[in-house]
Amino acid sequence: MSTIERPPRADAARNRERLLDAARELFAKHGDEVGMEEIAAHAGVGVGTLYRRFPTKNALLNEIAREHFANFIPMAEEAERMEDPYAAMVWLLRRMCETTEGDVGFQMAMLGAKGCDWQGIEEAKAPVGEIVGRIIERGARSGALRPDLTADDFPILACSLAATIYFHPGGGDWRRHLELMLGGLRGPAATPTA
Amino acid sequence: MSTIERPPRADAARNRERLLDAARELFAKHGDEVGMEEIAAHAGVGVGTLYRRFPTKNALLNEIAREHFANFIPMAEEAERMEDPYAAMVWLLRRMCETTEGDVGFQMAMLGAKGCDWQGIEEAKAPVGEIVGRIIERGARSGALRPDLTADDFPILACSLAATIYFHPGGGDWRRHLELMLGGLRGPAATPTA
DNA sequence: ACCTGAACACCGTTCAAGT
DNA sequence: ACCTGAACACCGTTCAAGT
Repeated sequence: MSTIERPPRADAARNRERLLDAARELFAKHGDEVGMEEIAAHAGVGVGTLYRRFPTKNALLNEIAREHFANFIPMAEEAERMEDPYAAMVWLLRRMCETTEGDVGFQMAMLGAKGCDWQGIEEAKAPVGEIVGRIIERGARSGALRPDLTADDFPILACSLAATIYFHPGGGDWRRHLELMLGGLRGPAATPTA
Repeated sequence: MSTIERPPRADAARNRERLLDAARELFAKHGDEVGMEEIAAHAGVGVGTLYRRFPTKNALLNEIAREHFANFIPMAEEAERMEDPYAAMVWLLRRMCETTEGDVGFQMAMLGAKGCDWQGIEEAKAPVGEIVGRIIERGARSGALRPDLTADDFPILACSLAATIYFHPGGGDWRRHLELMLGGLRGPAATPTA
């Protein structure tokens, strides 16, 4: 029983795009506090239509979080191309924070905020995790990074930075947090520059 | 117009204690997910009584969070008595984490969780902040801690540890996080022992 | 097929009625 | 004074009726 994929009706496809656009914008600004009614209205459709495309508010959050994590992949790849693994971590972590800073919904995704169900998000995080794992391994071996640093440490660090961004917004506290964190990641043979 | 403080009726006082007990227990286990109805039932009173004592769910969270922060004061005092400021920070941060680990509601208070209004909690945090400020100042000067470390850094660090406890529970990830953090706090003249 | 919005469920909060 | 629980408001979700 082969299931033939039918292209969706034109208006349906358009509505889906509009809903994602509205959700992206409103989640970015207000996190998960926005109501579904509000998102639907902002997209110019009824709530029923929203629920037809996304079975739950959480599914919508997931969809958009996945997009964001995918955006991290090229950043991680660029970091991996740098010779010094310490410099690569400095650059990547800062870049991730800067990206996360303007989007409350994504901050929640990075935290894995309770109350939401981020099931299925692991697959979106995995590629970045693998790339970073290679950077860390290389740095730990060369002495550019703390010798016992592991790929498993990365989620902890990323989440903790996200926490500062989310819970201490505005004042740029995450830059200070990153600075202190980097002092702890640095290995005995890290390049003296920043 | 002097307002004479009347002692509350015996049953009222008892109800208040029961409500706080119930809230302490249920917030610890489930965070702010517990319903007000549930707390009232657990205390053996009606919801109306709960709202008579605490005008809002948030007021109840605040009350209990204040208690918790007060418990940190003697810990901070004990830390201050240690000669080595680095050892003091190691001990105090670990102690705070261990205390926080078993209480979801308090984890939220440490984070300053969004959606709740932690107004008025600053006064409860302040005494600990002052003590820690003195430890940090002493350590930064002596070289036991990072020379540029400030009292203002403490809330960032504490919040970020709380984030790990809250968002990565169970596996003891906060111990690893603390270890990495301490590597960054350590000064050039820190005692070599742990 | 898809769209809509009134209706339902859930939980924080209020208030009229009781002691 | 204080206690109670039914009633209200709000928001996520469902579903009968319409195109």
